[in-house]
Amino acid sequence: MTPTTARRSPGRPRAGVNQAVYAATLRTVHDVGYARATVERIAAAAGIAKTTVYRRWPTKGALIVDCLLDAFGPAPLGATDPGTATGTAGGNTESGTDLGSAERGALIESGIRWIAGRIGQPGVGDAFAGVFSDAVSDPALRELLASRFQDPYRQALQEALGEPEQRVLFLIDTVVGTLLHRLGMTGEPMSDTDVDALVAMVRRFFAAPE
Amino acid sequence: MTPTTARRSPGRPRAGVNQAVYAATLRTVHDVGYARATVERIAAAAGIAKTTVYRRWPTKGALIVDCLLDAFGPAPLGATDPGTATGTAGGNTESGTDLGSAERGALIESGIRWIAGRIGQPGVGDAFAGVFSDAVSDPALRELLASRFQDPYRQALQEALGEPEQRVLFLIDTVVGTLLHRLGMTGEPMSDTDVDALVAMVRRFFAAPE
DNA sequence: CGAGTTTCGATACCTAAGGTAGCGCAACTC
DNA sequence: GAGTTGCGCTACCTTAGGTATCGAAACTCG
Repeated sequence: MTPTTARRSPGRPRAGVNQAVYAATLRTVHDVGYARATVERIAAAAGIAKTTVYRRWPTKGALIVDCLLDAFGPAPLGATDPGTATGTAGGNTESGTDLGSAERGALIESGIRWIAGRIGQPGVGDAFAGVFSDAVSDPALRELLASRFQDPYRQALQEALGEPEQRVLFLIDTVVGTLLHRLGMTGEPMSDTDVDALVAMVRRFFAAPE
Repeated sequence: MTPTTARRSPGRPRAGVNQAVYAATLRTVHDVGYARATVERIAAAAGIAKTTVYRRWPTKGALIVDCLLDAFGPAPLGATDPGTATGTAGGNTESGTDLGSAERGALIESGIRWIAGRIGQPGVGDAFAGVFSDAVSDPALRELLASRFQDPYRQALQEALGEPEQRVLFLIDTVVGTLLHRLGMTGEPMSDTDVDALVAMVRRFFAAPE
């Protein structure tokens, strides 16, 4: 991230507090819930001023999206890096290697368990459900969430599975929707037993032997 | 609803505007989105004062929940009426008739198509996603939504399918979560093709021949 | 008809939260 | 040292949920 070759521009450099802000965001969301995790509280938890937050992120939603990107990191598929995806540049649906049923199933299973694990981390699930909720009635945030958060993973999945976009989107709806609905209705992440059931159901549908 | 036998209590009777308020709520949500569908706007659309709304519903969330109950109505299973459920009185898991695999599948399929159809109605899906979103960081609203909205349908499903509570809750997470995630991410209800896929996936898991 | 009761509409108000503007100061490059 | 950029701070605007109050309307009962 630190530009080694480019010369630094004049003026006071930005304090390296992004990671502190992300950590403060998750901590605050975990402590007081998404709605009460105001930008002012998050800034206070990070030890900076509220205006500094708004100098770096245009809206609260953008902050949460970046925080989630940082918390999730790249998908464990070895394909695309979510941080550097170009967005609408998709085109290479041909993934070279055709996977067998068992391999596809294993890939899907590891992906589900990966997402379930992240959502179960303190603050992450709440933040995820929170932005998603806000996005429902905020088209700009919805666009941001779809392009910056969902698309990279969707693209990586498409390439890894060799499935068309529509089908991968349905897969994401199924897995993420189920996990978020459970979290939203109960306030608790899904139990291991039910994650097992989700894995079984999705595997049977997306990686059936025939 | 109109008390025919009981004597009317003294004082000015309440104006029969509940249905008008529900209609105004869905219309307003559909027109301007959930977040901008303020109580003031809804009241104006219904032709009444904001204070009158708050005299009947303690919070905006309670209004939306009642509006959704009115829009969904009883489940098409012929079991429990969602309006008169007692809540934590459950106990009779024995449903008398044991359904075969095909019957269970048909029941699940009709249920999924029923929910998908309701969520597709203008305003209903947005209102549903909206309260759900608010409920994520509002425990009181979450409790209200779970007890008054989800529980009756859950109970009816338990009795109709003869399945344990945990499994029915997982079924609901799957179906409702998927539909809401699609609506939230795209702003549009799920296409018929994808609803077909959802039906196939859930049927295969919950009503497999063996 | 009149007394008591309850609801309605209207206005004003409180609070929380997202977001912006401007100021003085700090930190850096040239 | 001059210019430039970031920071903290304070003050402020707007929207929205929700409450308090008051006079007028609509009803029951005697």
